Amino acid sequence: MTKDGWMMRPYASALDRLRSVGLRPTRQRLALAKLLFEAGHRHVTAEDLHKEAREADVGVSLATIYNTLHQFTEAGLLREVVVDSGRCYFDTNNSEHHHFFFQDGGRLIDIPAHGIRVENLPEPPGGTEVSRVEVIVRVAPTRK
Amino acid sequence: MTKDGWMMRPYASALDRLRSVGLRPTRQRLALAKLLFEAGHRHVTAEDLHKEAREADVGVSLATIYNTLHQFTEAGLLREVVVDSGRCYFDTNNSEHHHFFFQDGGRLIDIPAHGIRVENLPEPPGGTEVSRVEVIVRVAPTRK
DNA sequence: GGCTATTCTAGAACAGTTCTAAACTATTGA
DNA sequence: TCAATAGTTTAGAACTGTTCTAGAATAGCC
Repeated sequence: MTKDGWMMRPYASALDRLRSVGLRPTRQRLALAKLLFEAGHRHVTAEDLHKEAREADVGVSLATIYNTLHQFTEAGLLREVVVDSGRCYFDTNNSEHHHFFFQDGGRLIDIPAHGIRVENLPEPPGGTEVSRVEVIVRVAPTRK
Repeated sequence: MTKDGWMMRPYASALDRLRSVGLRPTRQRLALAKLLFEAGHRHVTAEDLHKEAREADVGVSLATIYNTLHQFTEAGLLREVVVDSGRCYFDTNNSEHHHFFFQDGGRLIDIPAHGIRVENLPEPPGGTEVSRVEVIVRVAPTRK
C-alpha cells in the first residue's frame, strides 16, 4: 500500500516544470503538479485538489495545498480566477482566454481568447496600467 | 444630537424606491437606501456600509446590512460585483457597464457600457443562457 | 554522514458571511 | 384605537474558506 505502484518517471514533466520556475521539487509539489498538469486544462479550488490528493494517496496538508497553489500562481504556472466571492479557482490554462461560469454548481469553462473580442477599451486611470482584462460570461440553466 | 436635523421628507425617494420593489419601508431600510442611493453611483462592501451607518448614527446591525444588501440586489436595486475572493462589492449602478479594478487598495471604477465592446461571443453551453457578461479590467500602479 | 535553509504540517487564528431564536415593528382590520 | 399577525431586526453563535504559527521533516550541499 505505497508509492511503488508508480512507473519509473511519472513526474518527468512535473519535475521539469518545477525546475523551470526554480521551485524545489519536493514529493508534495511533484504530486500536486502531476495532478494539476497531467490531465489537460483544469479549474480547481484548494479543496478540490486536497480531495484529489487524498484520493490518490498523496499525503499533503491543506496548508501545503494553499502554499503550493500560490507559489505556482506566482511562478506563472497557474492563474487565479475570481468568479465567486468566498471560493477561489485556479486555472491550469495560463494562456490568454476567458470563462463561462455556471451560476449554479459553480463550474467554469474556458473560452479561447479568439472566441471573444474586447474592443474600444478606455485608457486606464492615470498612474495605472492594465494588468489583465477578464471577461466572465455568467450562464444559468435556460428557464422556460 | 439626534435625527431631527434631517429635513421633512429626507426619505422620499428612498421610500418610493422601497415601495416600488415591494419592500416594507422600515427605519433601517430607509436609512440604508438613503446612504446607498442619494450620493451618485457607489461601490460598497457590507463593512463599508455598516461603518457609514454607524457614522450617521443609524443603528443597524451587521446582519441587517447583509439582509438588506441581498434584498436590494434581488429586487434589482443593486448589483453584486465579484472581483476579489473574500470580499463582496455591491454596485448602486444597475445599468449595463463594466469595471476597472485596482488590484491594490481594492477600488472599483465604472466603465460605461459604451466604453467597451465585447464581440464575437460564442454560444453558451447547451441548456444554458447568458445571464450577464462581465468585463473586469484589472489595473495596477504603473511601475517604471 | 552532518549541516543549513527550505518546506511541510497540524492546529489555531482570522475574515467575511450566514444562521438562529428571540425581541421588535409595520400593517391589517375589527 | 387596539390587538393580532406577519414581516423585520438583532446579538451572538456558527460556518466557510483562507492564512498564520511554531515545530518537525526534508532537500541539497559539503
